[in-house]
Formats: sequence, structure tokens, C-alpha cells
Amino acid sequence: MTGGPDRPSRPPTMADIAAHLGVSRQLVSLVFRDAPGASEETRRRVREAAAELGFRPHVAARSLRRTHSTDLGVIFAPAHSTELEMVEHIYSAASAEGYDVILSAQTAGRSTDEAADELLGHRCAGLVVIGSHLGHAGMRALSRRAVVPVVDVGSRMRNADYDVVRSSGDRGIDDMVTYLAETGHRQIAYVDPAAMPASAVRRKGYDRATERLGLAADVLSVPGRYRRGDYFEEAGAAAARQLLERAELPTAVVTPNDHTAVGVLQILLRAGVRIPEDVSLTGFDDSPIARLSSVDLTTVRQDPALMGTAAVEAAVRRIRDGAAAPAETVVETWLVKRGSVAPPR
Amino acid sequence: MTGGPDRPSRPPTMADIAAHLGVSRQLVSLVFRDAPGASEETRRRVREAAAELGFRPHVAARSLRRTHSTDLGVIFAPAHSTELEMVEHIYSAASAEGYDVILSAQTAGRSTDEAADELLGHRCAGLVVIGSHLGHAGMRALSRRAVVPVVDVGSRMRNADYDVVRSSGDRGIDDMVTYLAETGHRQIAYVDPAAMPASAVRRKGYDRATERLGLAADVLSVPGRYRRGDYFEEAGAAAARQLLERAELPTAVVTPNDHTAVGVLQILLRAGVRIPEDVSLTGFDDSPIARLSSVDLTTVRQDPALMGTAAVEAAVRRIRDGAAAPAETVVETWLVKRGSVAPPR
DNA sequence: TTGTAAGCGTTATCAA
DNA sequence: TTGATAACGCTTACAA
Repeated sequence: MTGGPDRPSRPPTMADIAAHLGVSRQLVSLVFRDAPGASEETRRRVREAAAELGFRPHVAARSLRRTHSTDLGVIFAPAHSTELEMVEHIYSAASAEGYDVILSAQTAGRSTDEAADELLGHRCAGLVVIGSHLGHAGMRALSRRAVVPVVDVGSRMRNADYDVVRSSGDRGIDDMVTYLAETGHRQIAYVDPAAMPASAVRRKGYDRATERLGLAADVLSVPGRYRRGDYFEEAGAAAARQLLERAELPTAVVTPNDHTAVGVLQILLRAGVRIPEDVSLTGFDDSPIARLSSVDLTTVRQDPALMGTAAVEAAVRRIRDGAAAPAETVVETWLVKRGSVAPPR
Repeated sequence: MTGGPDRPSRPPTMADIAAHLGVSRQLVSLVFRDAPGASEETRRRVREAAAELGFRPHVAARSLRRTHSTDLGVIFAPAHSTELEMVEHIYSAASAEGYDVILSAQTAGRSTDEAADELLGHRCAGLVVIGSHLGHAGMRALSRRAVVPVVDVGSRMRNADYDVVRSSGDRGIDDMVTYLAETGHRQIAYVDPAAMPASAVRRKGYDRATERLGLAADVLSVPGRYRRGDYFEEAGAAAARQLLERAELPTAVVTPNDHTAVGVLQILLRAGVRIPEDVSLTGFDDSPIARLSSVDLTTVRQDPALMGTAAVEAAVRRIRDGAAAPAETVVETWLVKRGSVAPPR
């Protein structure tokens, strides 16, 4: 006699619910699949009994038996805030399309391929890779062995093997430089953290804008390894130190990343340079740090909601139409004007 | 005649590998389970054939048939960098214990309970919840319906329903205040972001240290909602603005969070206050931002590796011994001395 | 070392 | 709406 509530040794199954209610097992199955063939009253009773007995459908049994997988595999790096915002929206977009999300992290000790292998073991219907550690060749190889559609979210270019979702990074930087020029700036430096995956695309925007506007290009290229968590800030700090060695500072500094801008900001503030009175500064991403009142950074917003949704839609489109060719989705960006930009003195 | 490589309509199964090799299906199973009963030569041939045919065991089939689940469910919030570092170490700790990790995110639109329900649908052997959105009552309710052991990683106190893993936050802050006092400081302010889950624990360390050392307590308590991504920084910024209104600044400011310290830092720098010449500043967590050369923050390190490992070990211990009572694991912290602390002027 | 047989909890397909 | 029956791909006894 130990007393206390029973701890069931085995979680309840659909058969248990059916027995409890005196109905058939497949009726219970119908209800949980939202399939036609049960009255409203029956559905209610089934769900009630399930809640009471603590029943939840066994996803392994379900996914084993189902003809078509309803799982979407998502690989992400638990480091970049933008990626994580996307994960959030991928959950809701997937759910709206009738898909469940299975996450797999890529970390320093866990490669994109390992993460993908785990998801393929789950027989997902499609794979969304955010911020892949793989080069294009690696992504192509992955797409080929995956058998299911693969979507890359990041900054890769359109190709024949996998879908691509990216923001219009070149356009965003171009808009930013144009805005600074309209504000009166002529000496606009650009910090290029060369190891950043989207570096090439965004730099293109700077080159295009300066050429069109007849401004002198002034690029501070910073090498390094982008996998280190602090690479972006350090790149900005390094560029700022370079600037401080000059006889004269530019009137504006454009960066392709909010964290890089913060690196610039902190070094310049320490040196007594005021932002925006002495130098205007801009970022990219509209990450949470840009919104801080102490940073208040003018930046480019690439909507993580839009990108997450676009990734899910790309995957679903190719899952539904196996013959469809991989496509490219470019998500528009827009300027977010804050206090870090002012006319030059 | 379309040519090109075949796209298999159905992923290969163990039976396909067996047929390809002319061996039995269960031999292939043995090999993938690393179970005894196959020669080295056979194992090699099986793995080779599997790689060639692109076979991966179907995890749903496996988990359906297995007597004991080998999956560990992990709930995390894609927001705090410390949590995300833990996820990384949980993967390796789990793998060392023979467990696979299934991630489930809790976001603004997805509650801890929803995340838990998904994992329970997978029939995980245990649940690790990092930075739960639930209060203690919610965690207790979750532990009861989960049937499997639940581990909370964060700052909750020992209790009878679920395991707790936390860092010794009170001790860490106590050590920090002691260190500042040894450096010569007597006016040590403390910023308390009251909505931070670990707030109470860490504040206790400040109160204890100041009392023991005979210093005047000077607490700036900042309310707010901790779910907002920028709450920590804003709390620091708000506290710094309060400080700037005073006739005289304290010689040192202790914060229970690196991001809060950065909020303080940026407001003080803007006001022309030099760190550490005018004011010493400390954080907590040793997050990547503390290591930036432009921040260079003296802080308290709580090892995410240790905490992740401790969480896995707590779960595994209770999975293996169903009668074991939930325990508390307090992970030690230590000071990381950097450039943001100097003797007072 | 290999083969035989059963079954995990669902979904799917029938005919009633 | 129900019942019977077969599968999904794998693991687990147990016998050979």
C-alpha cells in the first residue's frame, strides 16, 4: 500500500482512449487527424477523454505509417539572433501549411552535414538550412543525397540544386549610401568583414552606389574567421582603429552588420568621437542591439518573418510539385532611420 | 529515356541493404545498433553498402520498436546566448550517454507547454527545460503530466518535482564585490534588473557581501518585462541614467548580467565617464560581448559546458533510477578579470 | 554468426 | 460511423 496517484508504466494509446469511450480505435485516429467521418459531439468527447488520460499521439508511430511526411527539418546555428528570429516564424509558417518543425543545431562541434543526417533519419519532407556552414559545393552535395527539397536561407545565389532565400543585401546597402548622400555626406567609408557569408552581396551595393553617385570608394576590409562568436564586433573594432590612425575621419561609416557597427561605435566613443555629431554610422539587420537607446542605430531591416515564411513556402512548393525547379526568393529590405545619422558638420 | 541518375522514390531500408549484400535484415540491424553478433568484416561491408545506397536508419521506426527511448527532449528559448551555448554542450553530453537530442523552441508565439507537448509526443526519456517561461507552479504541473523526469536549468530552487541545475549566482556576485573591495572600492552600486529570472539569487550575493564587508548597500532596482529581447541592456541604461543624475558617482557598479553592464557602459561612455578610470564596472555570464576588446568586461563565468553536462546527467540519473528523488546541482562560478576594473581614484 | 517470427502505435483501405 | 486487416521499418527474443 504505497498510496498516492498511479504512475502509469506505459503512456496511453489510441486504443486506450477508444476502450475508455467504448468506440473504435480508428474513430479516435480520425479525430486526431482532423479527418472527416466523426460528428462534432464525438470529436469533443474523444478530445476530452484524451486530455483526461493524458494521451498524445505517438509521433514515431504516426510518421512511420503516414504515406507522406509532414515534418520540415530546420538546421540553424544557435548564435545569430536573426537566424533565431527566423526559427520563430518558421514554426508558425510551417504550422499554417500543415507541417511540423524538427530542429537540428549546427555548432562548433556539430557540422551542417551531421545536423542534416539526423533530420534525414527522421524522413522529413524537406530541409531548410539557415546560415549553412557549407560552401556551395557542400550544399549541392547535401541537396543531392537528401532526396527531399533543400532550401538555403542566407546569401547564396540562385542555382539548380537547391532553393535560395536571401534578402536584397546589395539593394539595402545601396539605399543606405544613397540616403547618406542625400543627407549631405561625401566621404562615406565602408567596413567589409570579408569572412561574413553575405559580404560579397552587400559590398556590391556599396560599390554600385558610390559609382553611381560619383563618390570615392573607401573600403576597410577586415579578414578573420566568422565562426567565432565575436567576429563581427571585432571586425568593426579593428576597422575603427584603422580609421583613428588617419589624419581625418570620414563623415559617415557604413557597415553590413549591426554588430560590426557596434564594434565601430564603441571604439570611436572611447576615442572621444561623437556619434552622430562627428561621424554618422549605419548597420544592417535591425537586430535587437540596434534598437537599444544607447546605440540607436540607423540600419537596414531584413524581415526575419518574411524570410522564414519564404523558406517554408519554397520548401512546401517543391514538396508538392516534385518537378518544380529550385528558385530564388529575394526579400526586400528597408531603411530604419534612427539617431546614428546626422548631416556632416 | 530521360537519362540522368535515378531519384529513388523511396529511401532505402535495412531490407534493401540486406538484399544488396545477400545477408539477413537483422544482421544489418545489429551493425547499426553496434550490438554484438557480427564480424568486423561484415560490419565494414554493411556500412559500406549503406553509404553507397544512401541508407540511414529510420528514427521513427526505431523509436517505435525500441523498449526504452534514447531521446532527450530539450526546450530552449532562442534568445539568450548562454542558453544557446548550453544547447551545444547538451548535444555532446547526451551523445556520450547514448542519448539523442530533440530540440523544441519556446518563443513569443510558442509556450513552454506547447514545446513540451511536442517532445512528449516523441516519447522522450526525459525533458530538459532551459530558461523556462513557466513559474514554479507551471513547472510542477509539467513535471507531473510529463511522466518522464524533468530538469530545469536556470535559477530555480531545489524542489520535490523536478531536478534543478543552476550556477551559484549568489556566490559569484559575493566574490565580485569582495574583489572590488580588495581593489579599494567602498562605494559599490548594484543594478538589479528585477524581472531577470535569477535576480533574487544574485542580489542575495550583493546583500551578503556588503553586509559582511561593512559597506553601504546601494541598489538600483529596474523593473520591466524580461521577455523583451533588449530588456537587460535597457535596464542597465536606465540605471546608468539614474546614476548620472546624482551629485557623485559610485566608484564601482556591479551588475548581474553582461548585457546590463553593456547598457551601463554605453550610457556612461556617452556622458564622458571613463571606464575603468572613473568607474569600475562588472558583469555576469562571460558572454561573448564581455570579451570584445571594446567592452573588455570583468565578469563572472558560469560554465555553459558544465551546466549543459549537469542537466544531461541529472536527467540520465533519474531515467536510469526511476525511484531517485529530484536533486539540485549548483555549478560553481569564477571571476574573469578584465580591463573594466581598476582601483578607485 | 544467421534466420524466424512477432510486434511497437499508428494510418490507410475496405466493406459493412 | 464502425470493424477487420494490412502495412510502415525497425528491434527483440529465441532457435538454428
